[in-house]
Amino acid sequence: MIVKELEKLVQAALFALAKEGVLDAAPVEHIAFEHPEDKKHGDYSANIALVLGEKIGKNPRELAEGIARVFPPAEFLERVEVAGPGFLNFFLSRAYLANELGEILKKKEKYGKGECRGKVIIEYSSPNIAKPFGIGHLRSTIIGQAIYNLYKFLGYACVGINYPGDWGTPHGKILYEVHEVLLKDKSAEEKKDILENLSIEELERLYVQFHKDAASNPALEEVARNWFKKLEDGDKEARMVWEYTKRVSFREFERIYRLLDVSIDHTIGESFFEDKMDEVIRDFQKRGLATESRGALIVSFPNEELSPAMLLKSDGATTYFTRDMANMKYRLKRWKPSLVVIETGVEQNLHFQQVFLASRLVGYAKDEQFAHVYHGLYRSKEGKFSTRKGETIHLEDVLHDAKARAREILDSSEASREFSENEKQEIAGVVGIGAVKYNDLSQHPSGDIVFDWDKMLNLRGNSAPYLQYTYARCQSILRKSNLAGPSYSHLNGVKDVNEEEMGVLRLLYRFPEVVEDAARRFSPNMVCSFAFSVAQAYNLFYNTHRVLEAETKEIANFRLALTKATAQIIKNCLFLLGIQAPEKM
RNA sequence: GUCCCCGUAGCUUAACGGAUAAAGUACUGGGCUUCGGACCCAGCGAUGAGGGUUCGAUUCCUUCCGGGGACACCA
Repeated sequence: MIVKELEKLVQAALFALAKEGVLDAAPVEHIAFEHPEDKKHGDYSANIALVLGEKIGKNPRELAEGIARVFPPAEFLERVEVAGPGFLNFFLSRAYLANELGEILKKKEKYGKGECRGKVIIEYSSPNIAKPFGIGHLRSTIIGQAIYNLYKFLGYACVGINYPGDWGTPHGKILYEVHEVLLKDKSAEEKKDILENLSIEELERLYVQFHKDAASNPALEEVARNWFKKLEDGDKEARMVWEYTKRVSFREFERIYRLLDVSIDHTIGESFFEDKMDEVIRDFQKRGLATESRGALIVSFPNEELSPAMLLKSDGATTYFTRDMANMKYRLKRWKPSLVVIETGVEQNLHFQQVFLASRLVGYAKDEQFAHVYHGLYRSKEGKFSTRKGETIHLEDVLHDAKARAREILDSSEASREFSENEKQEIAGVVGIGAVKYNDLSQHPSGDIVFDWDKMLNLRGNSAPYLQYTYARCQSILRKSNLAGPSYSHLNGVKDVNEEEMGVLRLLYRFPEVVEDAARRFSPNMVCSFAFSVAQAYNLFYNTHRVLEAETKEIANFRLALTKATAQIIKNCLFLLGIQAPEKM
């Protein structure tokens, strides 16, 4: 990345100044660069003179001028300017920008790709069985998948894990409902028939029913806990019903993942750790970290840094914390990652802080880095959606509506006349699903999202369809040109680059940086806004100049190369976001 | 009660302590008898309130107001 080269040059300039005696010694600290919003301020700017000047008591403006004076020449730079109170502004040369355009055409989907950078575990999606796949699970699934894609692209060995909630008290609730309501007074044969034909909708209804009943009869909560205890103790009847509900749920998840075009490397549910928790408890006891309190076994943290976590409930049943500790021990040992990323809802924030800290205390983790990437909730305009009250918005309905709306626009467009029915179906699906995913990913994960059908199904403006449309438009132009594969050689002979072309060129080369930043900050939204600005810049260019009927052949070739590179970058961004780029739409 | 997160144009969102706070949407006006109008251009319009640190604060500290979440037998 060019920014690293730039940093070296600034360091060299500082060193030169130190030699002159202007500085005491060459300071080797991190130098921050940014892309100024105003293009008059160049492609990169650095505030090093402002920061340094303050520190050593020198006028920042003079210091900046000194740096500019001794700045080593470089081919990739056109010039260096000093501005304002002491900003250093760097302008990239056209040669560099054109060269980078050539790199994009050459490397295609590998442009900016890294290699051999360690191992990362990413846990995401993790829906609960016996509950429908609600709109809330959409977030974890697609944000997690985007983070997975980002790290993989950067060259990390990625292990994606789906950790479904197939264990714990909620299953006691379901067991109670199935057993004491659904199967009550039924013959063995009838029971089998009912279980065989369980549907996800039925399970959802039962779950909601339980909470309705429990509202008027709080004793049911205790009954549910007992049912879970039975399951944990290996009760045959409980096991059987649980297996059925699990099967129904997993079938449902698979269907949804196919719809979303998501696949996760490993699915390891909570129940997998069922027989690995005694060990965890012993580990904590050995280290003197477990104490008894009110009949339960808890872990207190030094200096009460975090509130205590519970290993065993007073009835001896394990908790989510116990399972997550077993989980952490298992995955650290099995995969030896350098980074563990867990994507869940924000309400689990404390829990994972406890898990991370406890992992170090108990000796499971040493140098591994942990990150809890948490997403806000989808809220209705009135407040929170509650699964318990059955207010869940079903993902499938959203996708269905999104497709229908995409289809409507497609049918009214000129371009679609030549499309077959199959093509139309396919395009509507790619566009509709893309829109829903993008709507989520384009926001920073941590914030809540106000659920709004109109916004969710918006296919204009800052949206996936806008990017897809721009891509399809580029592809259409390329199809019509007689230059099948524009390449670096077509960039020769272009002397004048106009403002709109420049606007695109000055964005494209940033793609590798954007991916790096987005991964480091776990912010897929940075990829979205970058892709959007590329598409905007290209559309402005498109509306101002002709590509195929350009003034000269050289210019036409250059513009085709620009078109090709734009399409490539948009496609690469969409790929990272888990969204498809249709050739036509 | 304690801790954490959030408060930015009418609405939905951006902004690693930097330069005139950036977009989308809505609204108003305009563009191309099209290489794809799911497009482009212009206008309108915002940092909850008060202190502090800083050359510089949406960003850091603090008080208040407002919203959300967590805080032992849910996950």
